[in-house]
Amino acid sequence: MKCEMFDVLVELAKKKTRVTTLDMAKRLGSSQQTMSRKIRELESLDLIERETAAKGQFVSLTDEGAKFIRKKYLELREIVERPKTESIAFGGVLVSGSGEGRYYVGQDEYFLQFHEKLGFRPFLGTLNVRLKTVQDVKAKDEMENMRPITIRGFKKDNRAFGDIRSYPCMINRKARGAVIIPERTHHATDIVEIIASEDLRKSLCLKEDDYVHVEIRI
Amino acid sequence: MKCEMFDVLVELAKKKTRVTTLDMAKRLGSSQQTMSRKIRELESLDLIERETAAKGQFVSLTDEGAKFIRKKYLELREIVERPKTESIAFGGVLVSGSGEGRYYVGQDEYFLQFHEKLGFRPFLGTLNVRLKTVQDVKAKDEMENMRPITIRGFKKDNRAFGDIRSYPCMINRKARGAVIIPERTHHATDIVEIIASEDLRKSLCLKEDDYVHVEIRI
DNA sequence: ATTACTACTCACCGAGTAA
DNA sequence: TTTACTCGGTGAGTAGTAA
Repeated sequence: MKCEMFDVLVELAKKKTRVTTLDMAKRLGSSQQTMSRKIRELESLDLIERETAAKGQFVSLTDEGAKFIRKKYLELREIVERPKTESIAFGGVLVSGSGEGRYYVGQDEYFLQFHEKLGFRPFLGTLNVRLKTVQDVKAKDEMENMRPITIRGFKKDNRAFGDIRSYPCMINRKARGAVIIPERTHHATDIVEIIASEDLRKSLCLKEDDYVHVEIRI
Repeated sequence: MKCEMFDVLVELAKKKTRVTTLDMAKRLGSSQQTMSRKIRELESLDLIERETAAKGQFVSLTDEGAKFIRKKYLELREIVERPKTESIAFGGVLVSGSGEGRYYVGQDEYFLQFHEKLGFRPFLGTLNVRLKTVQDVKAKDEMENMRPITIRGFKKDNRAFGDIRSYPCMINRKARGAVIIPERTHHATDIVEIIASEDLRKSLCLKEDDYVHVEIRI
C-alpha cells in the first residue's frame, strides 16, 4: 500500500518536530516533492503547524491534528481489542413448514454439499422456527452478518436453484445442526429454517408451538 | 482528507463481515465503483478474504490484514500515550567567546526581538559552553529537534544577518536565559551560546572552565 | 438488488529545476 | 543544503452500463 496522507501525519507526529522533506520521503517510500506537497496539504487542512527554516522545517500537530490521530487510535483500539468470542443466540416457536424444505434438502446437489461442508447428512425435512421478539430478530440479523458456509446453487431441469447460506448451530443446547437461509428466501424474515442429521421433532420431542432455542457456534 | 485505502480496510474490519460496495461508499464518501475496486485491491494484497454473494459480499480480514491493523494501532498508541513532559538537560564548561556574541546580540533588530519573544532584554554578551560528553551533545541535538523561538534575520549595511533559533532555559538551576543557535552557525557543534538578562558570569560567579548546567524548559 | 467492466476525466506523482 | 515551483505522464475516481 502506497504512502497515504494519514501515514504522513503519523510520521510527523512520531518525529518530535524537526523534519526534512527528503528524510520523510525516504521513510515513507515517496519523493521529496510529494512530501513537500503533502506536508503543505496537511497544513492547509489545519492538522499541523509549520515553520520552514534554512535546514528543514519545524512541524507540530495542531489540536485538531492531535484529535484526528486520537480518533483513529480509538477506532483501531475498538477493532484490535474487541472481544473475540461472542455467542449469538435466539429462539422462537416451532411452526409447520410447507414441505418445501424437505424438497430442497433432498436435491442431490444440495445434499452432497451439506454432507461435505457441514459434516452431516441432513434429515430430509426442516425445522421452521418463528422468531417472536425484536431481540430474536436482531440476533438473527447479526448471524446473517457473519460469514456463512455457502452451499452452491445449480441448474437442473431448466430450473435454477440458488445458493444457500448455512450457519452451524446448537438446537436447544443438545443437538447439532445448521440454520439454512436460501439466497432467494421465500420466508418472511422472522422465520428460520434448521436442518440436522436427525429428525429433531422426534429426537428433541418437539411439537407445534414448542419453544426452540438456537445458538450459533462461532 | 479523502477516502484512503487504510480507511477502507478499517471500515471493513469494523463491520463484522457482510458489506455492500454501495454502503461502504456512503460511509466513506466515495463511489460504489471505487469501493468495488478498492475492496478488490485489498483482496489482491492478501489483506482480506472475500466471497461475493447475490446480496453483497462477505469480507473477513486475513491474518496479514489483522496484523497490519494491529501494527498501525501500536504505532498510534505509541504517539497518543506518549508521556507529555520530558526534560532536556546538558552541561559543559565555560569557555571564552570571541566577543562575536556581544556584537550580534547588540544589533537592534535582534535585541528587540529577544525582548519581545523571550521576555527579557539580554545582557550584551554571551556565555559560551563547551559540551564534553556524547550524552551532552545528544541532549543538545534533541533540543534542536524541538520547536525553537525563531528570531528573524534581517539585512543591514549590505550585510545579511540570519535567523537565530532560541530555546528558553535554566542555567545552573538558578538563572533564566536562552540557548541561541544562529541558523548559519560558526561554532563547532559542541559549543552552545547562552544569553540572559544579566551578566551570568557575575551573577552566578562563573569563571573559565567552571561547569555550567543547562536545562531546557519544555 | 448487487458487483464490476469500460471509458473518460482529473488529480496526483515525481523529474527537473529555481530560489 | 533546503523547500517548492512547473509540467508532462500516469494512476485514481466515477458515470454508464452489463451481468
